[in-house]
Amino acid sequence: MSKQAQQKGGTDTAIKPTRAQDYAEWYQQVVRAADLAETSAVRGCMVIKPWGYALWERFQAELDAMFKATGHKNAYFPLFIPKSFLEKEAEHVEGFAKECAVVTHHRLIAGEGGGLVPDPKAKLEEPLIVRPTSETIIGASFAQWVQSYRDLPLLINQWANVVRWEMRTRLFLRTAEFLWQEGHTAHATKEEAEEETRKMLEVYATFASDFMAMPVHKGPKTASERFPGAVETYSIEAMMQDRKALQAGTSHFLGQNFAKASGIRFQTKNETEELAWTTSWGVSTRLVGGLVMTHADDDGMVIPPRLAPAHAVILPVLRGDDTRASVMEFIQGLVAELKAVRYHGRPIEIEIDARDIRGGEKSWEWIKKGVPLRIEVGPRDVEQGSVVVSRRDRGPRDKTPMPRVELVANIATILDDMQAGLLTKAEAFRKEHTRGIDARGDFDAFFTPARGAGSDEKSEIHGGFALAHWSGDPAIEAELKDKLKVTIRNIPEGVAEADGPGTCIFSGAPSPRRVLFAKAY
RNA sequence: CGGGGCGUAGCGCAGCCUGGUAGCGCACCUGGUUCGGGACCAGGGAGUCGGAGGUUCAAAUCCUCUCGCCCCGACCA
Repeated sequence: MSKQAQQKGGTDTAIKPTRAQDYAEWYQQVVRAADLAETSAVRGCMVIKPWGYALWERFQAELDAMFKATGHKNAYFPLFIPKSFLEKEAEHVEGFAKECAVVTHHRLIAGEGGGLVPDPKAKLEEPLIVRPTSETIIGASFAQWVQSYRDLPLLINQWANVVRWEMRTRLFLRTAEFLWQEGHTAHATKEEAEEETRKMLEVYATFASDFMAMPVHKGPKTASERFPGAVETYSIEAMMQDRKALQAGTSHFLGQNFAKASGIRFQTKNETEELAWTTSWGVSTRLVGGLVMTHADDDGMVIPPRLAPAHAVILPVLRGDDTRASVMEFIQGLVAELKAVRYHGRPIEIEIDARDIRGGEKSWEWIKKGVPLRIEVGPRDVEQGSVVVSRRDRGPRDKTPMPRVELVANIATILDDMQAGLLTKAEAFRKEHTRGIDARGDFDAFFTPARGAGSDEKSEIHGGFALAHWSGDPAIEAELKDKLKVTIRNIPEGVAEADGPGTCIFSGAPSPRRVLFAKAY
């Protein structure tokens, strides 16, 4: 669209292409326009920029508080895992072996061409694996820490980076290196470990809905989608705006598999020796990608207030030196008043953008970054004791003048209204694109893009979540994955439409309940 | 690893077929006019054209090799 159209109509979008035109490209552009992250010189790895990292720090702060509140302590374990450790759990090896970065040398020497080459004399006796996940290295510590039933439960969390050598990467959604937290716990009984697994799944679901304003379906995965080495894997699954599913977090009940592999044994009250029961659970920087794909629009990022690094940005309208001082003074006072307000226990965070660039440009920058509120303050406002407030959940031209005292009094309410509105909108979207499906033909049609005149592969957004009966046969899963690229995301709990027995739409066999089908990231 | 495509200024690209030694838009810098809104005018800085070798009087352009990246597939938080 031309610049004229931008100026006159205001119908142009800040992000091109739009979601409808090319969803995948739209996503990349939003991440970039919002200044969240960029690709790096290292294949598959991203640079998280200050605004994106500040957002991740908000995720960390809230999650960390929830982990602490449920009794967990933070610790840190090595980046490197001896190869032999990874080999201890058979399924685990198989699951991760093909995507591991391996360290084989500890020194470089000058090569023939003038560059550096690994020194053959400095070859490691045992290669080290850059952790793709830490069950085995943490298990080694747990084995030493646990002697008696009195040492249990052991409730540990680690904030770390991990590396999985992915073939294809996308900023935040799948990068070769990513940041995450991994909880690892050991318990004296199976029941207690299962309870822990469920508890943390619940923590994730609560975080997703209360902070990210992202509704999720929680429940166990099918056997074929389990974490390598786990007895049971639970996930939370969210619907993105292209109607595909994003696995946003997982919680695993590991049984005694890893305890056996790592030798985590304890003496019981009855003086017998037993293997501990362990769990692990994690969420990653992928959540940031999920946030983008849940709330961002064609003008850029939209950050839910409870996760916003800044709740509002103040945009001074500065025209000439005569008013500058009074405007800035007014702003200082306003900021002090706003910072004294608490929003969900946290002081209101304000950015002041007094850069000497055009106001419109500045305003658009913050729209693209997704800051919840934009507050304009100019000479007129100083005279009248007012401000002009724009909400990110409304149009870019939306402006509401209000008395300064009213903003200070109501800002927390406004933010809560936005937070609630984002969740409501996301829930409505998910509901709109979720179907109970009772026939194979309908199922295939639901997940097959409409072909015909004007059909464009790139913009093809179709399907959604299907709740359908399934016999439990893994062969059906494999076929659907192969033919339609559809997988069972999980067996959703707390979804009324999914409860109750029926007939498998693929085989006609009896089915205890419906499961959640979708295409996924 | 298979199938496509691409590496030219910070970003996005043209030039390559028909060799003659580099151009456009945005961004950036300066001055001015504007500005409660993604401005306009004028001027300016910035590239040994991914790397190596070859052909030639002359290579971004032709040839050979090489490195890297992107998209589609298998794999995946």
